[in-house]
Amino acid sequence: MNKSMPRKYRQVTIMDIARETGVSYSTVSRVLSGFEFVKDETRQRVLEAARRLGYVAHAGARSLAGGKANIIGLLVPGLDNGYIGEVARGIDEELARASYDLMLYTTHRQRGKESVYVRSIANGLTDGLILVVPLVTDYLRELQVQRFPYVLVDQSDPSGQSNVVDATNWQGAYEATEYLIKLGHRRIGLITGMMQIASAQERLEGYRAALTSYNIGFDPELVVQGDFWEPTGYQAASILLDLEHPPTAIFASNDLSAFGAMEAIRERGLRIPADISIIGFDDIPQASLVYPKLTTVRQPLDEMGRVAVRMLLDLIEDPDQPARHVTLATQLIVRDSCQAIG
Amino acid sequence: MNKSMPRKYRQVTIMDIARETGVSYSTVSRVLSGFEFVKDETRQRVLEAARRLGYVAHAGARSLAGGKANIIGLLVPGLDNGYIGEVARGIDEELARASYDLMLYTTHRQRGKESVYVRSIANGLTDGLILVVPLVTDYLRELQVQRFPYVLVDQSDPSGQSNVVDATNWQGAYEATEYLIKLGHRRIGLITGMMQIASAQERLEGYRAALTSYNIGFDPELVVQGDFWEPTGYQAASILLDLEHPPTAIFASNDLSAFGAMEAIRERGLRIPADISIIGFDDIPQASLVYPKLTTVRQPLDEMGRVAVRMLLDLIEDPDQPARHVTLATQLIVRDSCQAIG
DNA sequence: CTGAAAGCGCTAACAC
DNA sequence: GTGTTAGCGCTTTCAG
Repeated sequence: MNKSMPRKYRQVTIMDIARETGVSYSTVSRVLSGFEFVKDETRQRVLEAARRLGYVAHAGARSLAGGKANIIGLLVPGLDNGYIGEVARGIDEELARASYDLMLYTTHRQRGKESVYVRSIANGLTDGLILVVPLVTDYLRELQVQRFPYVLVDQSDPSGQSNVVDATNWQGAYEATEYLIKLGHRRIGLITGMMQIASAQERLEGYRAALTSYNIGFDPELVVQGDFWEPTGYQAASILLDLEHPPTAIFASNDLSAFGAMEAIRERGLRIPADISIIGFDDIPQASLVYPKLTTVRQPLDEMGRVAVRMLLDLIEDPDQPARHVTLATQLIVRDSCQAIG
Repeated sequence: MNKSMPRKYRQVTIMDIARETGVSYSTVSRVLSGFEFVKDETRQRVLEAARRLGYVAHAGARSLAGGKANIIGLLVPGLDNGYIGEVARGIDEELARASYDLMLYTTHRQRGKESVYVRSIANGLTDGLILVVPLVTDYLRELQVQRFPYVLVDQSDPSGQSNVVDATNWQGAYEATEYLIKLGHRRIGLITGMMQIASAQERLEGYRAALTSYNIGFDPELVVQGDFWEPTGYQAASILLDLEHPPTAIFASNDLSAFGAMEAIRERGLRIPADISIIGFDDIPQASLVYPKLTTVRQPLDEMGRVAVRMLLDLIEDPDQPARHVTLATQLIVRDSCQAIG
């Protein structure tokens, strides 16, 4: 490569600190990695020198030598989502408190080769992994075999072997539907999410349960499959609106598809919420930005990220814990997109 | 720590491949790092074995040994921005093509200690850094001293020593203002960005230039300082609307502050665009989501990210290149938030 | 063209 | 308590 000059600026290593303080570099290492049995005075001297020299550890070397790299990986489908951004924010904040760094991986990179990808992540320099991905179980087996610490966010592992944090999808959907019912709506359309995903199923179940509770018959015609994305929300809403007896309210399984639906509604010259009510799920930041502001079921996305980090850090400390599953509460956020039936 | 079981699942290393193929592990290394003078047959054998064994390189070890880690760092203020998301998307996509991974750093972590933070990044396992941060020049000195490859996105370095990619801020602001003028507006309010930032200044200049071109006097009252954030946009717009002679149109220096302004406008019972026109800057995804859809000046955010990656990768190849500065074109996106003056 | 050997910076036994 | 000594997986001279 380029050998004309030193490839890298000479780093400050523990050797330098050792030389400065006159102790061996393993002692320095002990101090820096928080080992307890070091004379207090020595510790101070080392710490002081480290600060003075501007020492920063080399994560790669650390991880190579068998220590922690203080890096965790976050695997997400992509960044174009609002939803992900919120979770990531929570993760980053909590990670900062623990002085961990964040490696970001996106799945759309390796269509079909995800498991190789995940293996490469696990085998690299991250100490653990947070997955916010529509589930493909191959990942998990690989990870479990390696006994690699990971936690799933808003995703469930049928095997029950995984640590997961999610939210009360069923409950949230129930409340959303109930809210519409109490507003007098009887024909309530549902735009589902990707049905392979547990949360999508749970939301559908919650919807059905609410109808049942209020003795409203389930009309399959009113349920149209979506995929959590805006364009599909648009199409799904179009189908709903073209029905012979269109719904007076639509429950979209996430905000993004609600936005698509709003677009479709508006295009038909209908007013929200005067002519038709709409309710979403997630409460991504855009939900309060659209007009009218979207009534939705809030998932505590950032908190979910934070909790995931805490679980993961625990897990890194002690990989042999039994798998935990924590479910955070959703909350109905009433804004301007729903109205009692005239 | 936990020694009850092997800390990590045994990785496949180049040693394994060497054993499999019967060559020395240095030859394997040569093949895997793309060294040219290897017999073709040997290369094939090695490659095949690597694939069969599911080999993945350990980035930490690589970087330690003086090679590339194939990781670049992205330093951003935070993820809560829309703007950043777009840039990051472009970066990630381009990185994927080059098989690089992405380390994400947020600045809000280390208030005041940014330069230590940056040093720790540069000294770690990233091969280069992309900065999308309101500029603090300390960073740069540190990076330059280390001869560490970095590129600035949408930020300019007064010293001219940095590689940067940005957009035609002046031009974009000029066009936005001109557009409003041609719509018949004469009193055009401006909500600025953080004025320490070059792009904010350029947009202000573009605005002034357009007024001058069309012989419209510059009224300082119509310029209120913002900071690129929504709440401030709200406040700034409020000030503008409370003027004795309020503007008939507002140019917000970015979309986020435009959203804030829209809120303020609506709260006063004014209609957009019937009573007042508003135009933004950036064209973040939310811009087409708000109602009415925001007319704005598009920055090719994702493309800026992509270009930044290409520059950075070049720079990593050859760190001694003279600094380049590429400026991408902005484009006026006409949607629904502006109207000819009645 | 390929092998042998010397580290990169750090952690973790193992001695003392 | 602290120093000594092996490597971790990889790249890169230096010899053939």
